[in-house]
Amino acid sequence: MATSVNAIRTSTVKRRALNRDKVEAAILREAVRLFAAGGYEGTSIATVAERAGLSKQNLLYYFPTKEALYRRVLDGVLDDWLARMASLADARKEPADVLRAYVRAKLKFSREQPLASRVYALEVIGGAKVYGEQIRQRVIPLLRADIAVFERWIADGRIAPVNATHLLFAVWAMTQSYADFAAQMTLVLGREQLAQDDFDDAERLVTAMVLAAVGLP
Amino acid sequence: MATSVNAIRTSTVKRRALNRDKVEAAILREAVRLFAAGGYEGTSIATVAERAGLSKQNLLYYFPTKEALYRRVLDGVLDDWLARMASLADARKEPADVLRAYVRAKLKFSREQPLASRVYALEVIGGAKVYGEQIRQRVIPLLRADIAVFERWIADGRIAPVNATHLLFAVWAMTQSYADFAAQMTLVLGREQLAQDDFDDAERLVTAMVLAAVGLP
DNA sequence: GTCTATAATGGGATAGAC
DNA sequence: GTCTATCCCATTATAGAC
Repeated sequence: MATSVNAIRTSTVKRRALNRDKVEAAILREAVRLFAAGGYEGTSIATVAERAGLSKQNLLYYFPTKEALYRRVLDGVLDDWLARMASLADARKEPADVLRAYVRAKLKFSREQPLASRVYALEVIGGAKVYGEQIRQRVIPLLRADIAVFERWIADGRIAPVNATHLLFAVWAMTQSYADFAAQMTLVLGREQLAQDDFDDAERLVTAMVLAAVGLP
Repeated sequence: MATSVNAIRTSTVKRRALNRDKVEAAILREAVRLFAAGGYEGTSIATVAERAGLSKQNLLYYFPTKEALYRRVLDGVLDDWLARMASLADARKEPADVLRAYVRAKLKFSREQPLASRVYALEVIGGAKVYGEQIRQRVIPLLRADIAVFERWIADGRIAPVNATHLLFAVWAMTQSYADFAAQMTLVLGREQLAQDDFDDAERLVTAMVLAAVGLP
């Protein structure tokens, strides 16, 4: 019967698709780890494959080239980050609320996804040789929109007149550094790794600095 | 005559030593450039040699291994950076003066030595696999000393009671990002590269944020 | 101190059997 | 989809002539 054959075929296709998802997820999980530590050139697909529990050749069945794998990792990083930050800055909301939430969200990302942050940082610092165009298209417009919101508030006299662009750079730098430079921070603090307390301390200080900078209590 | 022979030998030795210095300087100049863009693994000594105008094998005569070259580059980075920052923070000076000078010096380093800053950043973000011990010995004590100065001021009631460690992290992050993330900043600003004006804007905002954070006018 | 030659390894990628 | 075998290239490093 046609239906029965179709049912079997469909379920096989589905099972295969599910398995593909699982294998890809395992590969990507290990790839983030390794790219975060070694960058693009410092990571070999053989090591990624080994950690993910398959052969190098088999990994190349799922991701045809090393660059394709790297791009997929960075896609995941940006998807997560942009989803968290989207529509946080809104000129109609209270400046103090938005700034507080913004700092909190960025620090949360640094705490929960330090590897993602580091992969992105290594790419940007190295000159964004592979992912530059995506950054241009997906990140820059968002940053510009945030800056425009700050400038709207300044024009309306709701916050003190500061350089909105550099204010955003400052927020970005301070929050991101808790993922990117965690290795150095733990040495200064004499800890194995950063703890929630450290992020709470960071949030208090960064929030206070940002609010003070724009003349809010 | 012995003196004449000695004179000739001495001058030959000196000339050779001078030549070695010149060649090493040329190698190191190109190495910083390339390590700043590609990190340790992303840079080949063949490329360094080519840019410096000698053969790969000849480069290996001056620097016996790639790691030795990399370490010398990082030594140079730290030497310059530590020389600039040494004894800036002094508990006996005026807090506002010190903080202003500190921010200015760090931004000056980001402007004048962005490549050095990036080589260091790539190393730290990647987990300081090669240079971790040097960072432990040469950088961490300096950062701790700076933090101690801030804490002295707080104890003496000269600045508001903030978390001194995270204040230093904030200053570090904000200033260093003008070297490390310059590629992204220029995209946001729509410029070819950061100009002195941008650094002036940065200095104003960062200084204002830091002084406001510690309750100074 | 600089060159040629070459070793030795690791890496990305492809072909083709099953 | 997975495996074996293999290609091909770049890379670090060494040996030894000049």
